[in-house]
Parts: sequence; structure tokens; C-alpha cells
Amino acid sequence: METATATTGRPDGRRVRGDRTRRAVLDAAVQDASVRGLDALSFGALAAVAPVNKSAIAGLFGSKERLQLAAVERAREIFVEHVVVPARGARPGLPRLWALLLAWTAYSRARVFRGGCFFRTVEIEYDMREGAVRDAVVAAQRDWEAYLVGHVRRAVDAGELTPGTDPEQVAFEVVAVLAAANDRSLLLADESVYDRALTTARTLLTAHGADAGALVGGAVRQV
Amino acid sequence: METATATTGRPDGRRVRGDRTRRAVLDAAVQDASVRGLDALSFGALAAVAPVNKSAIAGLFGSKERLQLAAVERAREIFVEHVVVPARGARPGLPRLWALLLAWTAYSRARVFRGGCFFRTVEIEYDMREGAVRDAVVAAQRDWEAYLVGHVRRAVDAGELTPGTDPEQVAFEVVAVLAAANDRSLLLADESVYDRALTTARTLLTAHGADAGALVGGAVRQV
DNA sequence: ATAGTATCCGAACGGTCGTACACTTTCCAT
DNA sequence: ATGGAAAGTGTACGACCGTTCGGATACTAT
Repeated sequence: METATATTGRPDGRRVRGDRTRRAVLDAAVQDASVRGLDALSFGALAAVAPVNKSAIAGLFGSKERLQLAAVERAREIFVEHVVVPARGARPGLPRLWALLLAWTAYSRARVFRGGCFFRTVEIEYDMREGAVRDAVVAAQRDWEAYLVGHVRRAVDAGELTPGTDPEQVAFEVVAVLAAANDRSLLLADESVYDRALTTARTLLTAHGADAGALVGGAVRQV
Repeated sequence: METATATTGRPDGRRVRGDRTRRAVLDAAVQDASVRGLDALSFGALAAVAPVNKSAIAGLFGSKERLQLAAVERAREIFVEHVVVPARGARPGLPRLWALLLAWTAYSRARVFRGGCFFRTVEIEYDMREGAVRDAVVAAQRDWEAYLVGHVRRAVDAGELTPGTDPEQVAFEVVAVLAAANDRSLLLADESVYDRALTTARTLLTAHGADAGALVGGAVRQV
């Protein structure tokens, strides 16, 4: 994000304009990709909804792969904004973990991305490929799971879950339940799966020793 | 499958030849589609590995959509062969349900389809589209879940699970766990997720009242 | 004023795609 | 023997793809 000039501190009008265009294109790109995948992105199709034409977009991003990488990065921002940030109101450990579950279901349910969770679509799309795009998708997933594992570990250390509980096992279970809710709600147009998912998460966390009273609510509580 | 002539009962040599080619192309198509999706199928790419050329394949299937529909149908056959049939050795109800879990993990683990479970790939691909292909994918998923629900219901009726247990809730949980194992093993090249998945399934089924002794084994027992 | 840089346009390139059509070959029916 | 049906070949078409290039425009730096 180098929009300032070298000598004067003033922002470079050219780069400002470019960033604005890039941003507009990327916002369309992540929506498209959440539905049809990153492979289906095309400069031509994006130009049809962007304020610039095909070759401008191609020049702005350099190559299709760089566009795809930028889309993944933009999607990460949106994900953090809609899932991680809202859950920060809850204490680290089990409360935060549960808040993340609620925030994630709300994020998926609200169709922040038109095609449901952006990362669900692209993870499946790139799970058997090689290259920079796959690496970026894998990194995003690893970061998210590491974040979950961290809060599970804190929950175990704080005695909110049974001592000896495997944090990675619990993270796997959380991810599985959320993914299934997202996928099924899209494929079968069934909104009830979000409640099912939270029910399953309650069952599992309770089995891991969580106090049932801590796993309540269908909306994210602020602070 | 109308390969016999009208008058004599003998098979029509032309159709036999056509069916053989169709089958060869479809077997390549389902493998491709499990990796790159049904949209990425192309007559040209299939012709490169098939014993006939591009226009022959196009003529043989009529259109790309008909090829995609045939691929879904072929994938269903393969799925039944590798998951449903092996589990038939177990008694209906909870034993069958557990056998299906074991058979499914074995099927995913063995990469019967190169890109992991064919249906995982195409469900995500078509979850926000319309048309005959999507309808076929949805139908396959509904049939599979209905089959699971049936055995959960039998398990409840037989007292193998807690009375009052919601069969659809349990089926959702089973599907979620299996899907997550498949997806993660592909994306993160982590084979341990299959054990994690079975562990989670054990936790859930036990929470639903299943006897822990009935949920053992990492391989499918025959009869 | 001048040089240099970034955005954007318009046109063109080679390549792949799905589809269509005319044609030959193989096989069954009468 | 003759006609029809199906498989398979070869060619061609228009559409879209990613990428490249020359040039116009807007802005900054010196």
C-alpha cells in the first residue's frame, strides 16, 4: 500500500485512482469466485461490471494468477472483518471459541459472499492442484485453524474443557461442523442446518467437558 | 442400456462398440471431474486420453451437459460399489451406519476418485447454479442422506440410539464429519483426519446413546 | 518546461472451447 | 442385395480466453 510520494507526503493521485479501481475489481472478483471459483474469473467478465475495460484490468493486476492471489487476500480481509473481529468481544478461550462459531454461522448465513464462504469454494477447487494460488488458500486455512486451536488450548488450560483434550481434535470438529452447515445450506437451500450445526457443536463441546451454560445464544453478543 | 437388436436377441455390435467407448470416456471423465470439476471437462482433453477423437466424443454424448450428466451417473455407480455394497455386510441400523462410516473413509482414503470424493467436488461446484447438472448432483446427495437417515431411524427404533433422537440431525453429523475428513486430507495432505473423523463420529453417536462397543474397527468387516 | 511513471484504451495475437456438418466405415434389417 | 442406423473422422465456425503492444491521458519529480 505505497500510495504516498517520495518527497512530499501527499498521496499519489495516480496510485489512488489505481487502488480505487483495483479495490472495485477485487470486490467483484471475490463475489464471483465465491460462486464459480477462482478459475472462472476472467478479465473480460470483470470488465463488464467494472468501470474500466479488459486490458486495463489485465494491466492493473499483471496476470490472472496475480488477480487470483489478490482476491484471496481481499477475501481474508473480509473474513476477518466479519468473523474474527465481531468475536473479539468474547473472552479468550471457550467463550471466544463459541463466539467464533456464532460469528461464522452468521457470516455464512448472511451471504457476505454471494456463494457462501469464499474459502469453502476455493479450498475444494484447489485441493488437488499446485502453485501459488493453492499455497495461498492453504495458508489461509492453516491460519484460521491455528487461531481456533489457540483458543481451544486456552480453554483447556483454563479448565473450561476436560484436561488432556486434544486441541486439534476440537478444532477439526468445529471446522467440520461449520463447513457442513455452509455447504448444505447452499446445496439444499436449507437454512435449518445452521441450527443443526450449533446443536452439534454444543454436543461435541459438552462431550469435551464444556459447561452447557456457556454455549448459548444464536447471535453474537457484543462485549 | 438397449444393446440388443429388435428381432434377434443378439447384441448390436455397433452399440456394443459405442458403449465400450462411452464407458472408457466416462471413466476418464469422472476422474478428471473429481479433481477439476465438471465444468472443466472438455471433449478435447478427454479425446487426448481416449481411443477416439474430439468430434467422436461430442457425437457420442450429444452435448457437454449430457456428458456431465452421464459422468454424475457413472460416479453414482462407483460410489455405490465402493461404499454402499461393502457396508451391506452389516446389520441394518447402527451396525450398518457404522459400517458405512468405515466404508466411506476407506473409499475416500483409497482415492477411488483421484480428486477424493467425486460428489464433494461437484457439490461445491454446483451449489449456487441452476440446471440439469445441479439437479442431478442434488438428487445424488439427497438419496445418500435419505439412505443414512433410514438407518439412523432403524437404529432409534431398535433402541440402539436414545429414543427421540432426530435421525436427520444424526445424518447431518455423519455427513459433516466424513466431508471434513475428505476435504482436509486433500487440502492439507493430512491422513490423520480420517482417524479424527471416526473419533468424532464415535463421540457423537455415543452422545446419542450408542453403545461404544458397537463402534469399533478401522476396517470394514465382511458379514 | 521536461522527463518519467501509472492508469486506461483499443486492437490484435494464438489458443481452446462447444457445436455443426459432410463423409466413411461398420453393422443390422429386410 | 439394399437401405438405414450408429460410430468415428476431419474440418470449420464463432465465442471467449490470457496476454501483448502502441498510444493517449493524468500526475509527479526535477
